[in-house]
Amino acid sequence: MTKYYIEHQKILVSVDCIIFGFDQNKLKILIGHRAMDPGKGEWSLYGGFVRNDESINEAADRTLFELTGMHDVYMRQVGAFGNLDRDPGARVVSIAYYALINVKDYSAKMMKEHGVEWVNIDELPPMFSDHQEMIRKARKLMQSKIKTEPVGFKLLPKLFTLTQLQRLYEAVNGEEIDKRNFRKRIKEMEFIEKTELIDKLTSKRGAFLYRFNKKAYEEDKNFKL
Amino acid sequence: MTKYYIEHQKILVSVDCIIFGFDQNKLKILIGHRAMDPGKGEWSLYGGFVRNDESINEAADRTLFELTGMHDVYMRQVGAFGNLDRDPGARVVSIAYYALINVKDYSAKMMKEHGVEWVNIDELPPMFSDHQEMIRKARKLMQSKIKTEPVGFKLLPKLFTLTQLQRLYEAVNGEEIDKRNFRKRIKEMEFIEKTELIDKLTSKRGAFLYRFNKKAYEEDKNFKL
DNA sequence: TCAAAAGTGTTAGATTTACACCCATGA
DNA sequence: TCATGGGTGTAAATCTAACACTTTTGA
Repeated sequence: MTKYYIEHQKILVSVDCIIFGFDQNKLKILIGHRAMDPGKGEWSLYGGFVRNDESINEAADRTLFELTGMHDVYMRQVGAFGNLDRDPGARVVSIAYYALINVKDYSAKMMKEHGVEWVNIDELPPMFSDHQEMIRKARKLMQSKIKTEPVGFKLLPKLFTLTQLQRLYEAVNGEEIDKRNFRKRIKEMEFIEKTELIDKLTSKRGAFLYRFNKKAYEEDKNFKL
Repeated sequence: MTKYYIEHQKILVSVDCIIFGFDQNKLKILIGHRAMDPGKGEWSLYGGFVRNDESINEAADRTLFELTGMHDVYMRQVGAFGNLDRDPGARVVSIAYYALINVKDYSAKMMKEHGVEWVNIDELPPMFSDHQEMIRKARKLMQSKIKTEPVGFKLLPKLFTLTQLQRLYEAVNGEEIDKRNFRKRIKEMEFIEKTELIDKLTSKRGAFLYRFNKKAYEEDKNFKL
């Protein structure tokens, strides 16, 4: 309980972003190549340093904005990573965050500019430092979050088919779901609204498009998948 | 992805410990009074700064050891807290950890030395800075952990009665449990071993003492409470 | 003898899982 | 006409929750 600020050592604090997307029925994350030595060229999460004039959450938002140009993205903290040797270039404590975005909202242009790619989460290359561990932990947290809160929709377009939604849940949890049981559960959630629109892209017959109604969810909150 | 170490700002990093204990059928945490201004005298978690020559986990272990004299305590990270105004004296990013100890292992002597007390978690006083929020989050994490892993035993003596164990789960989850259903579930877990010893302190009739068998758990891991 | 905590099974209800066929359409 | 994905209901099995009385013994 004895703390005297002056005499203590300051440390570089960074944030690293695990950006989840969903495409081709696979859960993916956005990674690139490290720009600086040591470890230059190695696969790496996108990150940045925390400034003295911003909170750590603001630093995470800013970093994500730098990379994607997006504001108001769903982000949650994964935790702090602070092993001594985690960054061979300097003592850096890093705070990992995960974000959920719709891959369609991220332009190919920005991907190229920043040299990042969507990589299937089950086929990750070896990565810089402790980034693998950050990703593992982020995925676990996201998995448990998506079971009790309707955050999965953030990975989908506003309008989606039930098959898309099912494939998303299958990709996140890594196991198949019975179609009829899945749809039964969806029907019980009134805030997953059927529209009159039909998607004709993925099947000849066409499938009804659904949307997530946030206001209806706020009233009901009967979510369980 | 552009990081150049030199030009970035360093920040004070601290750890704060939420130390859980169980006594008198209540879940408690160990808190004291802040030793320095600003906020001197306010109720506060026990914490310390992270040094440049130790990982954040080591800093947490060291801090807990300073307070309790205990090594090899079960600790888990709660997360990083980094609002700009969270510590009015300086910019400090704090990483919270929770620990589970058996209150009987912590001497009244050390409690006095450090000026800390066990306080019922449902009757906490107002606390310094964001410590309330740290505690709330720690409790949530601990609650979900204790449902799927046998960590509750760390809050109890090596030998305990089933009623003690039940009261512990009731205190952690904040709701009563049916005695027969609880015991039924315990019986299914072979790693919660009945001994031939009888506790005569809490009842005239006496109750069998049980122990957690870690080795048996490693083989079975069939845990759900 | 009685108060206080220990100990013990059964049943109804709710939830979860498994499972197979018809439909609509574009190629 | 056929291959492809869309859409639908029921029954068995499992899990969960509710519930009350007898035992032991120290005071």
